[in-house]
Amino acid sequence: MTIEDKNTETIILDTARIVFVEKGFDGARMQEIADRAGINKALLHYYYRSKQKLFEAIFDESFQKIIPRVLEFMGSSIPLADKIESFVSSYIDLLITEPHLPSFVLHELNRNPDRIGNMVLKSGINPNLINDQLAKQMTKENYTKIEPQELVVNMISLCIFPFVARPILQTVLFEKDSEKYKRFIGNRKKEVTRFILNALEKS
Amino acid sequence: MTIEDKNTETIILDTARIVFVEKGFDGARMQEIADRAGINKALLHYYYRSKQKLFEAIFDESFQKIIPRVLEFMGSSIPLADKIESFVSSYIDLLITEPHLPSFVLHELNRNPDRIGNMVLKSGINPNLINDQLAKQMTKENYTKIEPQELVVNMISLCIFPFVARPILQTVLFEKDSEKYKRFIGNRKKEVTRFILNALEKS
DNA sequence: GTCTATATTGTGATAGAC
DNA sequence: GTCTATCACAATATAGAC
Repeated sequence: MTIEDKNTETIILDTARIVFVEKGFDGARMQEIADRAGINKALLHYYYRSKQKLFEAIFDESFQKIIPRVLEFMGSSIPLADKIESFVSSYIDLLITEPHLPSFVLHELNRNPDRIGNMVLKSGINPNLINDQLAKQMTKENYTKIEPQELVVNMISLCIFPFVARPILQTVLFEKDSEKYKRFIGNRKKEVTRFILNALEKS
Repeated sequence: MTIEDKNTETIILDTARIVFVEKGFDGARMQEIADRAGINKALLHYYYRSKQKLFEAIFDESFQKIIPRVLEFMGSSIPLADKIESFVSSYIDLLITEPHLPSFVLHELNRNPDRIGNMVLKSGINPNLINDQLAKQMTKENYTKIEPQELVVNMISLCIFPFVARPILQTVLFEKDSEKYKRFIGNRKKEVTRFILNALEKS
């Protein structure tokens, strides 16, 4: 919502995204979306027939934003260490921009796991391909002490968790000091990369 | 709910726990709790005046179950490597028993971060103490390449994340095969411990 | 396309009999 | 303590004027 007003549909999507991501499907209210968008409920239903349909528009784009990124990490043929560094860096950059996305997506997937099948199909991810490709590279570069799957899970865990657990971390570890937390996050790309590379002993 | 029936309050709590943990506060329905407990809504309100009060009973105990465990990890005076191994092992055991607890607690804390202050007080956790103690031990044992806070966050991330992200992992990495996922989790204590210890280079 | 008004159903909570 | 019946209001959704 800049100075010039965008078309109504864009405004609705932008507002619905904020509310759904913040409150989840069950906690979100069509009334609140309408109010914050400066329109009324009826208009929401005019563009999206139901709360469910509106939600799906938001969820789909959210899912596509954070999950397929894992795939890119596989693409190029650069050395594994460089791949890891570049993935961690770009992924944490994304999370800094959209810090609430992971908790939203993870919560909604737990609420309705059936949704995932569709999402993965739409995303074009091919899990087996990822795994095989990564396995080959690791053998070739002599990283034989860890399974590719373990590496991928650990990498994602270390990137995402501090964002999902922000409230706890900020309270327990950083004395409720928002600045300390942000400094911690700012340092995270470097730390995570180093931590992983240290853990990957070559044989 | 074994053969002999427990008192009503216990039944209510046991049922409410299942429903709240599964659906979250916003998604849970008093009607569903009553039905699954084999009683009616009125009785719920007789024991707990409101949905909010019933929820708080559940949430408090859930929080206490998974958060303060991090504190124990500090207690003894055994070497750091042993501390890490024993923490990871007992924490993952706990998560295997209560796999839905982390997503529940994390989601509710994100929904209402104000809640944390109270919870931490009740738990008796002293963050500064933890940090100081750990910092001293790490200096003494020559683990000088990583901050205590980074170590703690990484440790928790690696333990918890695979449980929060089960639906995705099982679909994308394990071809929707529940057994493959469980095997992965069964292996996790060993893998996480090794990964962390490798990452902690001594100076 | 956008609004007001309203229908319809869901949901937390209480009253009161037993 | 436990139940049935019901209230009061919240929330999604639709009808129909403009």
